[in-house]
Amino acid sequence: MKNGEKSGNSRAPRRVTAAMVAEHAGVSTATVSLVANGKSAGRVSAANEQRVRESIRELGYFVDSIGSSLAKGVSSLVVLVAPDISNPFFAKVIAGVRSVLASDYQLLLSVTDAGVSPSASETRKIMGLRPAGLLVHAPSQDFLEEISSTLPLVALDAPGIDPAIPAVNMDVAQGARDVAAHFAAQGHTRAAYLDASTGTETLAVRREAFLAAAKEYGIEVLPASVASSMIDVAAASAAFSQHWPTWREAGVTALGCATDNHAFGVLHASRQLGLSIPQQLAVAGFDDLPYSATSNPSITTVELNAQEVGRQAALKLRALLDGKSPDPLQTTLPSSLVVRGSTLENAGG
Amino acid sequence: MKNGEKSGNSRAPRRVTAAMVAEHAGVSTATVSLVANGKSAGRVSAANEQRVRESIRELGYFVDSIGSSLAKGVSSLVVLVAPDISNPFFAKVIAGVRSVLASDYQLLLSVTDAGVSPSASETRKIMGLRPAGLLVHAPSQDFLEEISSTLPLVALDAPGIDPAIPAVNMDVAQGARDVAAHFAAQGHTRAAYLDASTGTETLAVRREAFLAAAKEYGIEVLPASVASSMIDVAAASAAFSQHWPTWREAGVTALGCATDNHAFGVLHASRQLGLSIPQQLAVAGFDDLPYSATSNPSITTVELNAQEVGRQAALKLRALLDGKSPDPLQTTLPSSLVVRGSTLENAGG
DNA sequence: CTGTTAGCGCCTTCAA
DNA sequence: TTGAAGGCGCTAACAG
Repeated sequence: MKNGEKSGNSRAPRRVTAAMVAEHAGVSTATVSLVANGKSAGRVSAANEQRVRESIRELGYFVDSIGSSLAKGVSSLVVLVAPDISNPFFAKVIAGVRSVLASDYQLLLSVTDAGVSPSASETRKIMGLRPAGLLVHAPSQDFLEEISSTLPLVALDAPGIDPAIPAVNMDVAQGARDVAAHFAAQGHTRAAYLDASTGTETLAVRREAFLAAAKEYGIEVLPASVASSMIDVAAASAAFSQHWPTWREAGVTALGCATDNHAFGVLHASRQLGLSIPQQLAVAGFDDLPYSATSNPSITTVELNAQEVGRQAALKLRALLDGKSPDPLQTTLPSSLVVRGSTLENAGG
Repeated sequence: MKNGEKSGNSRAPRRVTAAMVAEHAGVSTATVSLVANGKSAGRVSAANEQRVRESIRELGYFVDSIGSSLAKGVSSLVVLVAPDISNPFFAKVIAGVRSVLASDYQLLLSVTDAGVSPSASETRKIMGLRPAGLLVHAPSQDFLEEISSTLPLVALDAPGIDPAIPAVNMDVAQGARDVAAHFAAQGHTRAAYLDASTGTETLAVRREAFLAAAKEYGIEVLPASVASSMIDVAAASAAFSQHWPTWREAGVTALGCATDNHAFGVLHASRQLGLSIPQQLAVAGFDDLPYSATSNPSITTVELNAQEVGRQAALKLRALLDGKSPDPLQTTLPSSLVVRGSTLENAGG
């Protein structure tokens, strides 16, 4: 009568608890706990284990992660903080993470507004879940300061991050340099850059590396030739339409874009402006979206191995969760330029 | 000494508990709870409330959702089960959901493998979190049976679902009919259909509606003219390449695609096959991805208002969480055909 | 108005 | 090998 009959909050159809299973199997809750968590080896008799398993099945019991988390002080949740799921790129990152975390941890995504790290209140809510670990895409410095050292955390796509924080980056700088080199090789001498207006660090790196490399290769990029828009095809299209007349007058013949989404916007605008790509303007992007190979012209872009980013990050997190230190603490994955029609005058597309 | 000094699991830097705040403010934990949850109106003296607030700030306390959930029997979590985040379409759905759930609930995404509802074990894990409610995209019947009636749930994009389950659908059938009508109006008499191989119901509806409407409009679609591939540009491209020779011989001049991703695959393949679209083959898709307007040719497609789907679903869930019954229980949002270059012989793109 | 108390469901010593 | 018991942090009843 102590706890078997009480109806509690009454509403729900009485959830199955370990106590019920214990009673049903004629053992104690401790035994149920052991069996349910696969820790029964050598600690529970075969007979009892068998009984418990049957009861679990019959009653449809499953461990309540709330109670479990409270008792253990930590959940088996891994939260992936995702500031930009609209980017198809991101789906691959997730696939990579899933392939590693598999069944041991429960992966959940916390989505924030486009390109923004979680607010302080969102962060608190996440922490309130007592996740076992965090995977954070393009974290802001503020965000990291707010939680770092509190729990296992791996940053993804966070160039320039504190070297003490485990991270997996992509060598976007090299990719940007490759773009500049490619433009130079094609004989371009005046270029522009369409940046993303969200403040993510990786985007700043792309821009700066491009500008520096362009300079090196003797390509002129006037300050007025750097524009920006949100990561959104329509926004990029509008931004380009607005700037093109000026750029054209300045003799710009090549355009670097912060993302393929931007490049799509440029393609879109160019059609309306009657501007032919790549003949009048060579365009290159970043990310190699699945759509980038099939547009017309297809888009020259920097390919980033998104799935591998997710995989490596998850591996590092696992190490952390196992109490080890990831080795190496930070990894930078290579990027590679994929040359396609949008920068090749003599190609079909 | 009772609970203040114990080091517990030792590892973490001792989380701030309500008990600490209570002690610091010289009140009981109950008072802290009331204040922290904004339920202090008329139940806590102004002086105490003030004291508690200060202590909360000083100590950096925040409500532990684990403890809270355990005590209340339910969390403030809303889990969105997402079988296909790789589809850019989905980002908009999320935006819609977020706009409604805002700060009252915590939205978390549970990602499954492409196009598949969560497995039984994944489902149990989700249930173990004791979410306040569930939003499920394209749920399978199995999945619904496993959890329905256990907790508030709204299905998204689930045509043909049990009419007793709250749901928000899109009128994809009308969209498919519009495609067929459009083909007929363009004078096509033989068509093919490139289906998606994932078993989602919405895709079956698209296919069947298209086939039925085609028949009605006097367009012949031979059984051999229905192929399928995964929702993936590359896979669709391969599938089309394989089938095109046969279809061509059969006199097929129009192709309906289950998704825009498929259509992209077809565009890709057509370029390699030297097949010109729309002159030799008219192609239409579904979803109106942001990229679909900027491909070449741009893609004729059925536009679905993704954001609104998310918004409406979240509204229904809110009603459920407030103990009301959503009205109406199920909503079907209209879809509309967007005619673009891929089906217009005389257009530029 | 405020504090005390009794669990929520589970896991983990500690004895037996 | 097993059971009893305490406590994780919080909230809702119930006394004061």
